Amino acid sequence: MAENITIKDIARICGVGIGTVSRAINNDPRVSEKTREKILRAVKEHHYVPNNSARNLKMTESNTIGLLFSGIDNPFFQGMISIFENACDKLGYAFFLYAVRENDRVENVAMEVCKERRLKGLIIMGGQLSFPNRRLDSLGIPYVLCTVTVPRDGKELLCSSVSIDDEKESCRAVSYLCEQGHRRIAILAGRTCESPYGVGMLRLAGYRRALEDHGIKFDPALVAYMSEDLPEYSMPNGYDTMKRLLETGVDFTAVFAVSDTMAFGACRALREAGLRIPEDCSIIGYDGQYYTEYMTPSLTTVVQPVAEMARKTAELLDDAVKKKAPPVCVIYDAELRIRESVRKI
Amino acid sequence: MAENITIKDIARICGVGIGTVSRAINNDPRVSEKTREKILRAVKEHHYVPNNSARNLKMTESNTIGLLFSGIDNPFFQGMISIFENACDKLGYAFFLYAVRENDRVENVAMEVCKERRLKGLIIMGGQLSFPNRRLDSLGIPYVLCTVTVPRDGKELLCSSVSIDDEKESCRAVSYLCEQGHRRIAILAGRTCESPYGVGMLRLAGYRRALEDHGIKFDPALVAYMSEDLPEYSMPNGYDTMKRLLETGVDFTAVFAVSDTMAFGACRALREAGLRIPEDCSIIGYDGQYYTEYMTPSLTTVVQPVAEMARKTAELLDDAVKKKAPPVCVIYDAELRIRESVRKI
DNA sequence: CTGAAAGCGCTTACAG
DNA sequence: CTGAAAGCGCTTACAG
Repeated sequence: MAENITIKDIARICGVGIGTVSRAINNDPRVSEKTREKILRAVKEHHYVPNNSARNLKMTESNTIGLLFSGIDNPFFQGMISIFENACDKLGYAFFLYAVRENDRVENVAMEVCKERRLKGLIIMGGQLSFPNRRLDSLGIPYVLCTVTVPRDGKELLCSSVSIDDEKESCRAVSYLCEQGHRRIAILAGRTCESPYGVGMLRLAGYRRALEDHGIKFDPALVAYMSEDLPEYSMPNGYDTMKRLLETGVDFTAVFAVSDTMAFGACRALREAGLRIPEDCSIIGYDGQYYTEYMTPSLTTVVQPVAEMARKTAELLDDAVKKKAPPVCVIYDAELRIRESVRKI
Repeated sequence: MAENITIKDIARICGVGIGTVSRAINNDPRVSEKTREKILRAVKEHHYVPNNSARNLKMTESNTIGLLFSGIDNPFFQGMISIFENACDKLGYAFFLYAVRENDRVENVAMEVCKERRLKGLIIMGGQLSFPNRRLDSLGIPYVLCTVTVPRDGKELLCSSVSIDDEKESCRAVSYLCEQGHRRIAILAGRTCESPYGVGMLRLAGYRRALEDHGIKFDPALVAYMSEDLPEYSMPNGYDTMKRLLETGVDFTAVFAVSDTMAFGACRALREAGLRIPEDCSIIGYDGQYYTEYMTPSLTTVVQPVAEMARKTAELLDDAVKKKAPPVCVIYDAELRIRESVRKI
């Protein structure tokens, strides 16, 4: 193996100064064609790879945008990443992806990455964040949250975000169930310990509002909270939660699951109990994940416009970086995609 | 926002030298308790975050292991990442995760990351690699492939790898189908253009071997290759491929899909054609992804021992780093998990 | 167009 | 236990 070869070696080999090598590599126009060629040939021949640490250390600006995302195994984020990447590309930024590990806090990682790569802006997806968040604000660069809504503190907007209105969309989904004639509607809800701003609680609130709107009395016996022992919003948790509800013996004709993964697990539990979907029990999911279309029956679900959300996020960040635009909170409409898992009764 | 505060600032604030600050931060025992405390307090108070670029540049050793993985949206990799992380932790390494983007080549990213973080070793998952691979070898640090088998070049082993024997396991799965009385077995195979060492081809080879073993004549009409226009090994592709096969009108009583995702999509196509699973058509998947258990019927599939594979990968790399152990090629047995999607005829 | 030099923010021998 | 100094590999004014 070749020893670590540096810019100095290339300079020596070519008989030029290191500054010239640096310029040639970085496509600086102030290098003669001949010199550039000679240098690039040497670079290739000796497999020279620039040291990014040295580069980042010296560079004052990097024009890169970072995407910090928590939950590498959350299928909901799938596909969004490449959209961010393309969007940043089009806006002329380099793109740096960073997966926040379970034991790390978003804020800490943000600070580190920020210094290390001299980021221009940050996109944050997922993760537990509290607001107002001084640590994030002290970053000194614009950031926008995607998929997370920031609670408003009085009237002042704390930072940019793009999301959907979880309460409203849940309400719409459950209203649809009501309109199909369902009166006994169960919900597979978030953990009881979840923050009131967490999506689980917001979706539960939407459920309650829909019932109220349709003159149906809220029945606590129809609320099944996710298990604390299983991963949140996971299939096993959906299965377990549905099973527990079934065991209580309450009767219901429809189920609203707060995520597609939960719905998926719940379907299994329903069938194991001998119930057909949608003949004996209707079910509705949330998120609009790609696989819901291929389920049998295909799942009626609240589809989040993830592509648009990702694009908008990049755009907002760009505005903040280039024009120092003030924070905005963009809320998209979701779409209730009606498929086969709900029947009229 | 506080301006970029450096180790120098902390040193000035505390009235000590920068070397002392560096030692205090890095838990060097050669710092008095009093000084350390003073420094750490200042660090906290001023939100000092070390610049990793500078750190990496100066450090001669880092004791970190990198995981390069391609296909961030491949659900098969889900869950493996945290196992790698824990394994590295236990072995005393820091862990650096790097998602290779679609347009990047694994080798290039490897070289960059290697220099940047002074890696001790590298784990590579997924991605298109060719062998022998000079670029990877010129890295100068040990690396091990996980989930990818390296073709042997004569008798010399080119690098360490841990994987399963795709041909053998496919053969086993299809043999099981034969033993259940199936004679007309279709396969949803990889793309025709795939490399002969790609998993798609290996699994097809296993299928053919099983048929032969059971005295069943290979019928090309029963082979449906994945579409080139849809993402490889995806649900839509499984759906489309199954649908195309159905349209040809060939008859079959069972389907072997080369991945669980393909099987998932195929199930949908089968049902749309009015076929019940497994009454009218049996189906078997490959990989053992988490959701197969919650499908209805639950999917019989070839389960890869991903947790063990990840652990072993870390162990092999550790051996290579610490003891300069020569490359080994570990091949695990997969398990044919028999569930509900296959019936005896 | 090119080179010599300063310096990015750290770590690490080397003295004391 | 602590400080002053060298230097990691680059980029970037500054001269020429």
